[in-house]
Amino acid sequence: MMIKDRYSPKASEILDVAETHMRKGGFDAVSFRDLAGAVGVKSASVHYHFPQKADLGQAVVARYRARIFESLGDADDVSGTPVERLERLLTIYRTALTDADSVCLCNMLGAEARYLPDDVAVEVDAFFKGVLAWTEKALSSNTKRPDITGWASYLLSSLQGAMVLSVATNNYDHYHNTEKLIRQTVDAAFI
Amino acid sequence: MMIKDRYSPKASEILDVAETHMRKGGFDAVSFRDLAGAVGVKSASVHYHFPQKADLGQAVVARYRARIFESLGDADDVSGTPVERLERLLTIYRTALTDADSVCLCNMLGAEARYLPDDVAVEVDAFFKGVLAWTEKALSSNTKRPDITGWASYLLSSLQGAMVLSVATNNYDHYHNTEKLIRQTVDAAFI
DNA sequence: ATTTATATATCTATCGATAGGTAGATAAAT
DNA sequence: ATTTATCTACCTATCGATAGATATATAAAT
Repeated sequence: MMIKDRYSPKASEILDVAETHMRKGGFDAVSFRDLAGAVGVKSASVHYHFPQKADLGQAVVARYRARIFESLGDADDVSGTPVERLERLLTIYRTALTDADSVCLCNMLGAEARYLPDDVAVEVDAFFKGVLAWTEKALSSNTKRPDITGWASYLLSSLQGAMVLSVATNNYDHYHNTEKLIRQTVDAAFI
Repeated sequence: MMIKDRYSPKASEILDVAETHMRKGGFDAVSFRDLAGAVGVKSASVHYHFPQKADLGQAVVARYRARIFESLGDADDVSGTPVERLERLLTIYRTALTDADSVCLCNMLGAEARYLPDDVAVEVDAFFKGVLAWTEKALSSNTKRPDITGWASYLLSSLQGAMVLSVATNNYDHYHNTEKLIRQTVDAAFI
């Protein structure tokens, strides 16, 4: 299925519910019947908007990805220190966790990548590659440090993991603490 | 169901297959029929060993937890620097990732904790609390640094997240790189 | 203006496959 | 005799998916 950037109101509603459930329970936690019930139609109507489940999955991730990158903006349109530029990423993930009480959609799906339809897995892969590129760029500008190799991967990993720890132990402190130590270690290592 | 520490050969076989699939696809990726087929019995026989799916899930996590903590050993029976004591944790996770091409079992299940049977979620929670306690202890002994609050959570988060990034992008470099930067930041922050 | 055609969005009804789970028989081991 | 471990056979519920009907709206052709 083509990646659309606009959906009908009902399709958007379906994607909303699907995203919420996918973030809390993975790809298999979403069923056409449940989606249909949640938006007040029959399951056949959900198939009208998204013929196969892989189409639905791909659409959910593509829309999620587009939304995140719109929020992130350009990685070097902000002046200041690396840690200041990073704040936008930290805020996005913090909000994603505390508003929805669930991990990053692509963390959930990325972990089960081996059992995912290819189209969906590709979308998840693209998400992570994009965020890594953004973070690397955000760390690079306005810094004297010559070697930032691997730092984007390291920082993104800690954010993703902190979300999992927070949900698994019912304690957002793990996320807030990781945020704090990211600022601390980046401040110590950069500039 | 009671937490057993010993299982019959067939039950162990079932747990092996269940663990493998659960790590790659989550709780829902495991079915009694598939398990039965994989170990050469009928699905009713799997129900004999684990009456409900929650029993199976709890047993898988409990056994996983016991195995990891046996490998970890006592957090302060090793002399040396914090980063030296940490190596045991790093090796366990590295092996877990590269041998099974999947994330930590409790990462997978922890992310979907909200949709998990309570008994299973409790086991996952206990796993993380245990590893956090071990890591905190490993970081505390033989160090002059007064404040290690949050470092266990931070480091464990980065390891968990690096596994997800590695599986999602099909690239173990993310894990190896995070290992390296953990050593680097801990060396810089401690002792 | 009216007819014709196409697209949109839903419905009812149903399919085969699979899910977790159970009852009851059987055979071997203790 | 009881326990252990398996089987056959079956249940109900749900899964993703499809066929075919229907109503409505827009667009094009007459």
